[in-house]
Amino acid sequence: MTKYQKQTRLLAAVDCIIFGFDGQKLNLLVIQRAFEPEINNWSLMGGFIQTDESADEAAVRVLKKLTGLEGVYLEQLYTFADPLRDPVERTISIAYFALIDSNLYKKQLTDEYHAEWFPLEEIPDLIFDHKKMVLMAKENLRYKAALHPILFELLPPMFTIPLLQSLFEEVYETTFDKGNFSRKVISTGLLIKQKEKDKVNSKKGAFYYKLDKKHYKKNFNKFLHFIRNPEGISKTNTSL
Amino acid sequence: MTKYQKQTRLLAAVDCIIFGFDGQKLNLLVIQRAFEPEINNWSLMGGFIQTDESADEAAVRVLKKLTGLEGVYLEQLYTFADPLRDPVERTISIAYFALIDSNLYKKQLTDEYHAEWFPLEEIPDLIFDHKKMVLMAKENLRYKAALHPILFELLPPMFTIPLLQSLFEEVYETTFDKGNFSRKVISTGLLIKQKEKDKVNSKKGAFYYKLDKKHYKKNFNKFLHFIRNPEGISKTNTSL
DNA sequence: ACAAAAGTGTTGCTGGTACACCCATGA
DNA sequence: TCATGGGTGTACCAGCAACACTTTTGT
Repeated sequence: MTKYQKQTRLLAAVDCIIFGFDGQKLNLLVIQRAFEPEINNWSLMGGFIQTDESADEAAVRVLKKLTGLEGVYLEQLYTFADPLRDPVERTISIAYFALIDSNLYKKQLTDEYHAEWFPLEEIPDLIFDHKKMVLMAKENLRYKAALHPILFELLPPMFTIPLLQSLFEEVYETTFDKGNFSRKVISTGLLIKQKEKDKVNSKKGAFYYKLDKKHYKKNFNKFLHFIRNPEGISKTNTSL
Repeated sequence: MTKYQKQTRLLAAVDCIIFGFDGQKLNLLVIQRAFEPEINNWSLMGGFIQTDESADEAAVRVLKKLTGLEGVYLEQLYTFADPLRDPVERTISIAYFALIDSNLYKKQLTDEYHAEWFPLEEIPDLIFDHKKMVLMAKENLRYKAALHPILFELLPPMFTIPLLQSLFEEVYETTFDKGNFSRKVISTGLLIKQKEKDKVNSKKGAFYYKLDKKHYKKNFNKFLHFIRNPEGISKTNTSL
């Protein structure tokens, strides 16, 4: 079979917007770009899609290369295809967003990328259109987390309800009533109570919970409307 | 500036999943492919991204080429990048989904593409991974329409509430109480009542309404949770 | 007059919010 | 024993589902 004639070939890359929660703040993992142009400037972790690899596979590879982690929550976000977005040559970028427990990455030692966590409000200038990608990812995180139990992906396997609450409060920049929050989250049936308590953050101690993996997938959509009227969220609304 | 070395260049295309409502059924617009491979087989309308064009621009161009329509609701859906998805040569496809009042397209005469509307339950075999794209678009339509007022894009500028209800019932494959439906849709503040009635479908006649364009954008997110517990909807949940 | 579809009234229930209160424990 | 954060009890209220009812008009 012959090739398609007279069409432009171009580069395709993936870029990963990696969110992490350290128990206090929501952070973004960025690296210092290792090659020209914009060498040493802050950038999302990314890479070109290889010949025999799908975009998903490329994103998994890139994420693992940076963090060493596998089995991470990773979702295709949006494809950026402005003809001028990369000054070197035309490159379209398929952006992915990832959620990890940022404590896991701290342990990575071999940091050939000069990676660094930045709190969401203090993100430095990023190359190309990466800032736009981060903004969209942030919106998408709020949007999706109001409807689906994805924020658990940012927590360690065992966590307390007050910790979960502080994560929600961080993401939605608001506060929730602790009593109602606790009841609501337990009523989802997604959590399994543990015997142990966390005594670090209070005298009484708060019980640890684990995610019920079975119910997790089943209730992924039943979680809908967990946050009722999130402010400032919006799904990209493109009427062209 | 030199180019990025030793990377694979590949083709990038857009494909449009075009939904239309004719007052009765929800339909999909497909064409007969005009070139090899798979010539004459059913396919989504698509096209390669040109040198100076973004993906959005390509989608708008492709949609206009087929339907003659501009200003249509069009949204990037997902990017399909499996290395083997096109047997001729590696091509990634950025899928867009579009919503139109299918009566508008009926009037198009110059049909050089042999386009045809198919009811959603009777879609023929499609080339490559186009069936997968349609499935995802269908899910996304249900998902998004439960949260945002996008189904109006499928209706003519003036429509009755019973017509809107039959559209929702078609999309969610269920029925709603007419009284509650009517109150709920009016309470969104998105509709402007007209003086005229549609007398075709009932003796009493049903008032026409128009969309309030100003409130539309403002309430795009306030519409959230319009359908409370839609069955069978799901946002792609990719934990890789 | 009757049938048929549009649209209104009404009631009971669900579930969410606010907030008072009790509980366990370290200092 | 007191301060602190974890967790429970409860009363009120909005909004929704169910369904009976009224309205309009062509035949």
